[in-house]
Parts: sequence; structure tokens; C-alpha cells
Amino acid sequence: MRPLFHPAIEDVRPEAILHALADPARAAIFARIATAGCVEACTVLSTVGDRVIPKSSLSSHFKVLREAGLIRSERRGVEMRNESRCAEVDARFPGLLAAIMSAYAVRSDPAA
Amino acid sequence: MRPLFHPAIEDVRPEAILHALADPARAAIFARIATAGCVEACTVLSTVGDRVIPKSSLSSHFKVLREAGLIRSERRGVEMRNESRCAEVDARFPGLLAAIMSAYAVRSDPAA
DNA sequence: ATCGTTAGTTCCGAAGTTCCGAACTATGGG
DNA sequence: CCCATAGTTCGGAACTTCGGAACTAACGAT
Repeated sequence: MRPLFHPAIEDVRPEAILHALADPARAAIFARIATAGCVEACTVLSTVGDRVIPKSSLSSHFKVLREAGLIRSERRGVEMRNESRCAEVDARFPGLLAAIMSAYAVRSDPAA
Repeated sequence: MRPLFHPAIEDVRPEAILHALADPARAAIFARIATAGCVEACTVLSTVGDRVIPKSSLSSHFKVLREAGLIRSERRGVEMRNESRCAEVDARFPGLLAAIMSAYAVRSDPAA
């Protein structure tokens, strides 16, 4: 298993963030990591909404989020700890994550 | 030639906007339409940075922006007028476009 | 009217990306 | 040591993107 790659915050590119969050499943995973105490293992969230996501797909979603600079992942024994890099990303691209997350919230809002 | 499709603002989905703007070339085209008096024809901007974009690719970039709800295009004789739908999009997803555009500006900022 | 020019679209093949099941690797417990 | 669990990698099918060539549509000049 190759080591986990995390870009330095100054190497994080906006197109990678937009690409990562342009997938609603990935955006939902990220939202859960960002809100749920900033730590969540992989198979804890093997469903998004009512949709089951296969392990291999989940693994690559995490990889995309990690390589976009949105989360930091660490192997802890047999499982993985993921925490969001919201604070760092927000310092570099102020307001970006908040605006994206609230855009998704608008869409799922029945009043919208 | 089939007619140009524009989604109603309430049908605009955040993932479509993120996907459209996740491509730096498309984001640059959109930025030019949004800032340059909100009207710009296609071949006026056949280059992005120092990169030449073929007509067929340009045409599909415009289509992606249009169908994401970011621009409104109208055939005016032999050419096309494009105007941004910033105001509508901003009313639905407040701050989203501004945050994305300033994220790209950070990236191209030599001090970043 | 018809020709030429300019603006943009469509078609289609090549190249690249995404999805997901199956096989694999790594860690920890009994 | 063997098993179970957590996650990764592989590989093929389905989908997307890119760009050149052929096409269409509008306008002006003759």
C-alpha cells in the first residue's frame, strides 16, 4: 500500500476542490466529515442518502477528497481517520467551502 | 441547428455549476463574460491565457456553461451574445460565484 | 439570386475518466 | 497462525472530453 498523499495547502488548486465537490456523493461525504467532529472512518458512511456506495468507489472518493486538499487521512490500525482541512482551505480560499456547502443545502431544501 | 436550452433558475443544480467551473478554461471564459459588460461573442475569446481553443471545444464549453445555468446565450444574426446569469444565480446560491471567482484569483496571484 | 465569408454546430474517433466487482494487502484479536 | 475487518488495487465496461473535418446559418457584395 502506497503512502497517503496530502498536498501542502499552498499547492491546493481551486479546480481540484470544485471537481471534488461537483459530485454530490463526495460533497455529502465531505459534509459529514466536516460537521461530524471532523473525524470519520470509511465504512461508517458506506451509504449516502439511501444509496449504497461500494467500498472501491468509497476508497476512490476519499482519495479524490484527500488529493484535492479537502481532508487529511491517517491510518489508525485497521481503520482510517479522516478530518477535514476546512480551516486551512478557508484561510486560502475564504468563503469557498461555506458557499458550496450552503448551495447544496439550498438544493435539498424543500422551500427552494 | 437545435434551439438553445436554458434551465429555469430553480432547476439550476449546484453540482452542475461546480462541474462547469471546475475547468479552468471554462472558469476563465465565464469570468470574462461576467466582467466584460456581461456580453461577449464566441470567437472574440478563442484564446484563454496563451492557449488557443479550437472552435468545437469552445462551442461545447459554452454549452456546458449555458446548461449549468451560468450564462444566457442568444443568436444575433451570425454571432452569439452571451450574458452571465450572475444575479439570478447569486440570488439562489448566495456568495457561490464570488467565492469561486476569488478562489481562482488567489491561485493566479503571485503572492499566493 | 448566388457566391463568399464569417460564426458557430455537429459528427465521430481517439484518449482519458469513472464506476464497481473481484482479488489483494494490512492490522488486530483469539 | 488463522480469521475477520478495513481499505486498496486491478481491470474491463460505460461514459466523458477533446479536437479536426464537414456542415449549417446569416449576412454582404455583386
